[in-house]
Amino acid sequence: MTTTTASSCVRVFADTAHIEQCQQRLLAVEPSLAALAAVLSLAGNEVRLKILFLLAQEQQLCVCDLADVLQMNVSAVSQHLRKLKDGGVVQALKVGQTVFYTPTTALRPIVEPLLASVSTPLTTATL
Amino acid sequence: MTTTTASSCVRVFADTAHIEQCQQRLLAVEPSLAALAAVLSLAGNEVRLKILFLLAQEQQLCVCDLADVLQMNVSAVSQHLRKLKDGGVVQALKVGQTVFYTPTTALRPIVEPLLASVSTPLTTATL
DNA sequence: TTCGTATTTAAGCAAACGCTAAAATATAAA
DNA sequence: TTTATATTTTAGCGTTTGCTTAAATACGAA
Repeated sequence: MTTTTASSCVRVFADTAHIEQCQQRLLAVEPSLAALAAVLSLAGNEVRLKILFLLAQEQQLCVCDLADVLQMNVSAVSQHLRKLKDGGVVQALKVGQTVFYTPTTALRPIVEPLLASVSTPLTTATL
Repeated sequence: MTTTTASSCVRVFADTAHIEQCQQRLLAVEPSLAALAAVLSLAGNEVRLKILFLLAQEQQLCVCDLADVLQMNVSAVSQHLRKLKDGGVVQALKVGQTVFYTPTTALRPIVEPLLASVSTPLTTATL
């Protein structure tokens, strides 16, 4: 007769061993998962994803250009860029009074494959 | 002498043609980008990413098991699963009174490569 | 220095998010 | 049918998000 360490579920056939195995495996990758989630939540915003797409294409763009292309407030764009920079996805290069943003080589392996799937559209077919 | 269609920026050397080119390219992939952003924002939550990780590993888990493994409220887990289901990332299979969730084959090409990068941890080295 | 431009920062606010607690459903067993 | 279990749904609440506006910085040119 299997007992249950379960907090909420009362089922008899709860496989405690299995659950603990899952917990352990989860624990092992927890830091990586947290880091990944952080990057994904950055890219999970449509405006920021557009910015990443544009930077991947153009290699570098200043805040002004991005605001023009996206047709939005410079301040709003700047705030998004700050988040991306804090997240280590882009880096800033100041030339005179204009700041150019470029994708960091570091995160390309994660972000660029995602953007690649965009050129080959995510239609219901590919989904 | 180049003029500026720019809303906010006043610079003389704004390359209007270039900006419009960017806008057009963006417009072309806009739907795909929106769809991708939707998936990424789902995966960008740590709890949901854990759920996706567990489902990818175990193939199927019921709400109860997930709640046990994650050590959180069944209701909270259920609400996350609903979002994942609405986003087409997982699907529900009801057997008796328990509901098993499985990853949808559709989204695996997007989600699973991401999770793969977790087994090979995202250390500062790989970043 | 003063003026103008590019960018960032701060404050405020509405909307979205994620959790808890409680009630509602659905199904199985007694 | 009544009772118990698994899950979902609803309502409420505090937190986070993303935008706007306005002020603050940074830098170049006159």
